[in-house]
Amino acid sequence: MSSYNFTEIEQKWQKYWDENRTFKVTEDPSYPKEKRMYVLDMFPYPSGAGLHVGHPEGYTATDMYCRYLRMNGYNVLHPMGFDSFGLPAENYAIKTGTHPEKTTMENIENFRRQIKSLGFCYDWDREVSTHTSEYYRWTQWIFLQLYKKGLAYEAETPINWCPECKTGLANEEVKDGGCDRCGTPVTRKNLRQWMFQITEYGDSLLEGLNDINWTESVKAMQNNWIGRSEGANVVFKLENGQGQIEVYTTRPDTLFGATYMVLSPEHKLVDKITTQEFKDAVENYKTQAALKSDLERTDLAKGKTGVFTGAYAINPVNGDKIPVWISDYILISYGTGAIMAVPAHDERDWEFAKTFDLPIKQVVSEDGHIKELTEVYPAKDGVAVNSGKFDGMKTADVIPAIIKWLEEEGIGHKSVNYKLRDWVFSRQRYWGEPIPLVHCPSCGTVPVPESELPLELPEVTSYEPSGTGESPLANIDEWVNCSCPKCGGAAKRETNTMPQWAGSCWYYLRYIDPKNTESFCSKEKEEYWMPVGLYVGGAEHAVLHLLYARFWHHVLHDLGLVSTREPFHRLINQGMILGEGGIKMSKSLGNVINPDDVINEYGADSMRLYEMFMGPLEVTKPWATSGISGVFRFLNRVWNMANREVSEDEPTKEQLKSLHKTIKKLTNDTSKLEFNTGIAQMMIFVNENYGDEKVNRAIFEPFIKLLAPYAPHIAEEIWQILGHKDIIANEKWPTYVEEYTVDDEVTIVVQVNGKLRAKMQMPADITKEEMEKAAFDNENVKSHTDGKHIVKVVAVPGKLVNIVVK
RNA sequence: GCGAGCGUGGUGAAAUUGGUAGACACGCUAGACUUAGGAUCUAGUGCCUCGCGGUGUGAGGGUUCGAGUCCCUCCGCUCGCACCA
Repeated sequence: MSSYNFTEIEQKWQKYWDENRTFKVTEDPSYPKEKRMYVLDMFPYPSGAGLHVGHPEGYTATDMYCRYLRMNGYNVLHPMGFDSFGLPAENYAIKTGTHPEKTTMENIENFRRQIKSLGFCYDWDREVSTHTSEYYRWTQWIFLQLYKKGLAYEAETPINWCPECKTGLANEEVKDGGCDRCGTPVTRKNLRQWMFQITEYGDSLLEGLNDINWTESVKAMQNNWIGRSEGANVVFKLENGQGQIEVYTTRPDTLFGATYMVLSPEHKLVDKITTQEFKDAVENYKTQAALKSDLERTDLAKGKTGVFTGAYAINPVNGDKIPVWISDYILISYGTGAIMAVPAHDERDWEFAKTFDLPIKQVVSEDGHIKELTEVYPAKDGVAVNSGKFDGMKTADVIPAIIKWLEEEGIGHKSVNYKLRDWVFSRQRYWGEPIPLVHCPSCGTVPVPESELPLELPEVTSYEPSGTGESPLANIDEWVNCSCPKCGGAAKRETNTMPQWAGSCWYYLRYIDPKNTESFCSKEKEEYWMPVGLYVGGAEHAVLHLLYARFWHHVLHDLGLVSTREPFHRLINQGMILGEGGIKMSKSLGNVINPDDVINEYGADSMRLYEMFMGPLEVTKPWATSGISGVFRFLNRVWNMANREVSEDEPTKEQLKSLHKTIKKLTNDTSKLEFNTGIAQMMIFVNENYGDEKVNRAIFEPFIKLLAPYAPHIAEEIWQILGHKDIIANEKWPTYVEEYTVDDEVTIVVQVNGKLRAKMQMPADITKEEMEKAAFDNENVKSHTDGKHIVKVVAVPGKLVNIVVK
């Protein structure tokens, strides 16, 4: 008997699938809509480090699922590609002078080799890489569509700046005040930027969440990130006719309790209203605030700071004269950058008022009675007091009543705000898509004509970012200087590039029609496949990629370019794989597992099985090298069975039961992506049948089909050993006969007062009465019931008898 | 602080509608085969106890004939957001 030579087997079948284009897929109209499935993996950034064990986790899951679907008669689109623009290759270029394209192509080669070595059923003819000009031609084209729709605009605003990466960052790319990529504390910098008006789609992105089957946590994160709130804008006139301050509040019911106002230090009215007496103090405070990093400004532990401007405003509801302060706890980017402070009912205002000894006036109470407030009372379900004609009304009723009154008086209106900020879309770096716009002194900003796309990245001599806010492209005069597409006069190209997110915003559409030179994706093919039926990837993209891609897709939908509102119907996040001992895998700790090593030692099939056997797909779990030996032994046992003499006998009843229970379990678990329990059931099957001297064809062949999506190489080899000419990947998934799966005899449990006292083997179709009788006849049961009063007997057919005694 | 999720053996984990807690696997123990074993096979393995039995799913309470599962309170951990008015 030959031993299980996984290396030879795996190379043989990978070569076969590749050469025969086994997994090539076409838009075959004979498949009805419900038998088409688009299963998508988040494509990797091809880093120099190669694949780690976390990558193949999601890829293995989708591969098993796709192979299962194929065997169940589905036409399955399952592509792979590379998110190949990005900073590491560029940073490497700065260090060594190697062109990022060269490094990127080498890394892609390595990634492709590693991914293929796991035997995944991708249609490699659809592979895309975002850094190629035939791909980014369409990234640029889509950018222009958004631009023409008025969603891209140029702005000179303070943005998040990473001094290490020397580029601007979107809000979503700042984590704990640091750069998402390198952790360097983010500073503010005033820069000319291209922005996307994603806020315009706030409601659309929020509502869309209701229609998609995503994990609650990701939906919650997007929900929080968009951060919609409802309230009112209210206008406060300044005391001596100097103008007015508009504020946003979610609690217009507390308007009577506004005892002072606060402006953000950056608010444009600050200089205008500050009186001579307070000029120095205000200037000083503004300078201090500007010097602080975001992290320092938002540090909750630091306490409230601020200065009085000398100005007063008039509370429109009661005519009170209230002081106007500035403080850095008011953000210029949210609402109107100014607030009315209601210290009695807002924690932050309370703290500020206590610090500066400002008046506190209660306007909401628990029961309509005014009591001395010893702490802030922020409850939203109180009763109005000190509120003129609104006294006695419940908070929920006061809010709309006051808004109505404000609107009638023309001093306010209902309004909606979002935490979501517009998307800073330009990067001051080299290795990204050039933004296809031209700056003309007479025509202004002019888009590059679509016929001239792609606008290719020029060669540069230095990849070093200038650090002053211009990309290395700014130094290439012959590229920057161009003629205006509109008037033909001298003009300059936009030198900013797009962020890495651009390419991943639409790659799933390009897979559908990757070679199309006429459009980004043909309408017919798009309609054939979209939406993505299952999308699997890491949770780290919960608000970044997944929000941006949804935004682009919503816009493309509004432009009539795609047929679905939402791109990804179902989303699953695979859990992180930790190092041995439950600590994070990292290069510095030296506990990174390289899939190449695992495949060399145990083979790809074992690697695949172990990745899924570790636990449920979605949970974080530690890698254990010792654990892989379990699945490796299992495959060896399967191999040994396959090399036994084949029996053509009718299978026994026991064999049939073993098989059909296994088919039933695998059908259920594979379709629900519960691979860990599916693998356990296959192990049970082997344990049950391993003792047989010969292998029974009628039960072993269906079993190998069940194994095929999980361990495809060994399954193909065994299928061939069993005498088949066709490959198992194209076989039909077995079906089970319910009748065979049911046991004739079941174990009936007897409890006395809920405690287990006996087990009885009885026919499965036994009646309640027979069960009860047998229970009372049982010696051990008798010893627990003798001399006691029987209160109640509960009998569940096929399960248990519970006798309640006193 | 807010939002989401999770707490089960020495370890990774199982457990349809509430119905034998710990499937499957790792590890461990004993035995078999072997020149050898980090190979293979067999048996055992939640904890306490010689045993009978008791006890056991983060803690406490509740509902129920019966709770890992449902309800309440609390504790701990992970992730995300965090002065968003």
